[in-house]
Amino acid sequence: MQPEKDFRLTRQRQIILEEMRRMRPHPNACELYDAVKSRLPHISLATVYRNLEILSEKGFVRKIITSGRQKRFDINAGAHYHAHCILCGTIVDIPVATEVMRVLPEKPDGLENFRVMETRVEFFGHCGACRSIGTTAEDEDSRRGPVRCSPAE
Amino acid sequence: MQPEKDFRLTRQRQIILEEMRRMRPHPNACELYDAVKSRLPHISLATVYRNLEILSEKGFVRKIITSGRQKRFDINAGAHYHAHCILCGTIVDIPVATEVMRVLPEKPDGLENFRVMETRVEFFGHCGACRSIGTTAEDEDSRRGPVRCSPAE
DNA sequence: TTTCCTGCAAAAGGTTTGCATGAGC
DNA sequence: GCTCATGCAAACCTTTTGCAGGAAA
Repeated sequence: MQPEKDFRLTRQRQIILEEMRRMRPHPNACELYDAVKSRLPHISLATVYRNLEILSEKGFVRKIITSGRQKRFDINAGAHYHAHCILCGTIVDIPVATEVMRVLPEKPDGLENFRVMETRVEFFGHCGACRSIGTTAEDEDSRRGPVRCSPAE
Repeated sequence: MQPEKDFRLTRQRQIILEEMRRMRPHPNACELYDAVKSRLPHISLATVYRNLEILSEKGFVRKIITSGRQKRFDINAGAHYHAHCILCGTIVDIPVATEVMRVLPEKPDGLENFRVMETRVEFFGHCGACRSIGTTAEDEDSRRGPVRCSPAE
């Protein structure tokens, strides 16, 4: 590991964190970029990416694991799991059930030397909205596929 | 969902599945491409990608969720979880502890209408090799960062 | 005043797609 | 024979990087 640089709380970083708290959860870099841009019109996407990386090293945010092409990020608000709708892409937070917490092994079977730093539980399935609408759902606001940055004007 | 086309077991698909069983687990598309190419020298990377997508729809393989940039794939061999080493990128399979299985909720708290189709547990931490070597490990064979396809000759 | 950060633009790199040809069934 | 799958090459899109100027501390 590197000799650890010091961390400056720039205006860009403050606003990135503020917007992450304000907007709907689990934005990807572009959604966040659009939100931040409304307050800092000259910020660049590269800055957003760089800062998400750094903020996640520092523990302010975390990267959500996904099988898709875009990364999504989470403001760190204590332990919780995720439920992914495989039809519309929505991700929902789940509070950690204490019983699960107690049972999940500290040392996974057969990996004596592995030091667990984080355990994640991810549910995959069909969310309520998709189930009620069927498979051709179009409830725009609740579903999300890949998201692009809005075009420069 | 589409009207469901019929699925042909082409030589390419057979060999992709055979190689996935043979090689070390969780290859990404390039590693798999290289393995398959030794038996089908003219196969294209696009075919590998297309087939991984289709084979995962059909349930023969599954996509591993990751926070990295590359997708990794798993031949479907019953329920198991993964331990990810955040230092070297190695992914190891963990057998499912029955106690965990029993406790993980069928319906996650607060999501009454969600139908769970799959539950994944992912451990993140430091693997034995990295812990014993320290943070500047170089045990080539056991660690993997991003992997590139071998250059065309 | 030193170091870290930003914006811009360009590159990188993984994945997807269009199209003409070829292989399953 | 009718589809579906393949190979090739080019496009796509997200993420990363180099660099010169600017802001924290």
